[in-house]
Amino acid sequence: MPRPRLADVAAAAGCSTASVSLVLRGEPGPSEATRDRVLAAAEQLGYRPDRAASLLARRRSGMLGVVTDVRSTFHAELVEELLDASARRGFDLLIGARSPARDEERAVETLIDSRCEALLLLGTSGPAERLVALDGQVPVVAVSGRAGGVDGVRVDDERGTREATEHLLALGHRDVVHVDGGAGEIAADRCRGYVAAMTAAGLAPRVLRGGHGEADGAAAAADLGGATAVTVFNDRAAVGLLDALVRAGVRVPADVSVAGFDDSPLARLAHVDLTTVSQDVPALVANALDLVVARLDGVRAERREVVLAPRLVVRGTTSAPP
Amino acid sequence: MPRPRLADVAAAAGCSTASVSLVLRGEPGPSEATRDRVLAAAEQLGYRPDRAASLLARRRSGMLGVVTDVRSTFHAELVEELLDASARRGFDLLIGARSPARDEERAVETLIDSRCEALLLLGTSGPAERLVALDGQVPVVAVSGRAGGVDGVRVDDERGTREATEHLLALGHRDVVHVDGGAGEIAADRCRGYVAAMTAAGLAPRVLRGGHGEADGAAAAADLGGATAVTVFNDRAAVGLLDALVRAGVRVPADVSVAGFDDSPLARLAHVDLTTVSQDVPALVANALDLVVARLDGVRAERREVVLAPRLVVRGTTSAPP
DNA sequence: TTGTAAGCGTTATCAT
DNA sequence: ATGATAACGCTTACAA
Repeated sequence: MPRPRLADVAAAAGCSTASVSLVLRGEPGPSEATRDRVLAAAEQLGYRPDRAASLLARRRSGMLGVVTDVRSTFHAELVEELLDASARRGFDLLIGARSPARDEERAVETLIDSRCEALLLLGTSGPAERLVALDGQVPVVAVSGRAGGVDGVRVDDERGTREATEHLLALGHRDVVHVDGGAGEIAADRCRGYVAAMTAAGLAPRVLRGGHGEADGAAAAADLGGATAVTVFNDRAAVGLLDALVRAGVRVPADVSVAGFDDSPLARLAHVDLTTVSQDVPALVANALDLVVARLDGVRAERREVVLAPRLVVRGTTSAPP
Repeated sequence: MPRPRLADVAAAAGCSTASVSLVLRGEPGPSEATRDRVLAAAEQLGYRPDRAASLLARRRSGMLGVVTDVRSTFHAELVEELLDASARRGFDLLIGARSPARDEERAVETLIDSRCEALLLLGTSGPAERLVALDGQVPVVAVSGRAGGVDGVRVDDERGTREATEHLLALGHRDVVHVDGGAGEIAADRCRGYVAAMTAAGLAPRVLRGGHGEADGAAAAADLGGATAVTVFNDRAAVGLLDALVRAGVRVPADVSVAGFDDSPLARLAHVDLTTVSQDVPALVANALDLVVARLDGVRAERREVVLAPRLVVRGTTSAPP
């Protein structure tokens, strides 16, 4: 017994496929009597509409594509919130996972080929021209990543690290270094915030090469020199750094203070208890969906960027210098 | 300029849609000359095949659906490996995320409607009858979860906790408790392993109600009583427990030893440094894909379950009792 | 209110 | 080797 089709339901209900289609989608038209018969027949046959066929026949798919970094717990938080928020707006979510071995472009292709109506790129660092080209095909919203030429929602990254740095300076630190996030606009922004705070305090900034992952943070531990405090690109790298410091017998925050960025679940663990910069996930998501819906409804053509305020969360990894 | 279709490419290349289709899919038939013209035309028009249409016309979709718990870093590891391994076998992956607010059944629906050829359920705890019913529609493989009536790949969970418990007993602990994973077959298995080890040692087992998340583990901290060692359902709950203990001023492992399960990235952090039971992710994934492919090729009808050996990883959270 | 039929963009069959 | 043309399963005017 092959998967039942619309025609099978129509036959069983004794009406046309058109009526069945209308009933199943809750469209007005069919009478109460046919409604009942159709519903009963569909139920009895275990009918499930074929999305591929539906997509083909319809203009809209009702699906949103999300590209995430599988490894990021911060992205996992965003996805969890998106799952909820998009369902409330009647959209279904398709997740395109990217990993070191499968870059954003490939994930995007799968999503586009699956007819997603819009794309939400989490933490993208793609070059502006690629994003703009993509945006030509389908509305693109960069979430928590510097949007080069496309719609975007993000917290003020520069201000975030600036405040984190100022927090360390206020504690009395003078030799504060920054472990950056490698290439990418967000990394540059966060680095800029650090530099701004240091310069404003009349101190010389020192930036170490880092990255997005634990390993990147850990690698930077060796180059800290005499620094008494560190601001790190994100929580993951900060945890890596913390990790390396602990292994090396360095006490945190007694010897070195560390501040991260994201306020990921990781940072909240009592073991880690990381001072960090919080991004308001529900607000990020709500704004992103607003942008998507606005574009989809054709209300707006010009590019828009929403910048939310970061919030410094002081925890146990920062204290006065030794 | 609407999205170019196959017909547009055909027109530009001066041949039929059939030829274009063959060329684009690399099927033999068309001559070298038409090949070149078609490829050039497609490239020039920026043509991308429409998956929905392709799915409709084809029997197979080449897509595998994966249902994961967004919050689980262990699942993230599995997905990362799956991304690679399935691509190597020519399959594309569609991720259906489940969260507290969106259960497995809903994720499965989306995946099936998207025409996935087979489903990989990560850490499912669904009732056997539902899985079997699902398996009637599309091949289902339960990965790292007790498969009730469907194909499955998992490590020997019972043996895992049994070995962890034996490790604690060998260290000299007598009062060892287990924080279980709530309902579900895997939780029951792991609990059984603990009970077996305790019973074999002539000790009375004591099981505390737990769950899959950090909060569940943390909640169990209050009920430890005089126990000097704990085996926990998984690493996440173990980290939550660790967390609560640290906050309460209990030293680990000096006062209490803790062992987890999964060997998730979390466990490997120096801050956590959790003794745990490792599941061989690449092997889990490779076997799961083997099962899927075998079913898809119609080679096999009977149900098969692959059980891999767990591996105890002793780290810093376990030591002799105080 | 209900049914008929023309797409939607590919793939696959079957002539040519 | 190539080109019509019929599926594929659903949506949606348009008729009845």
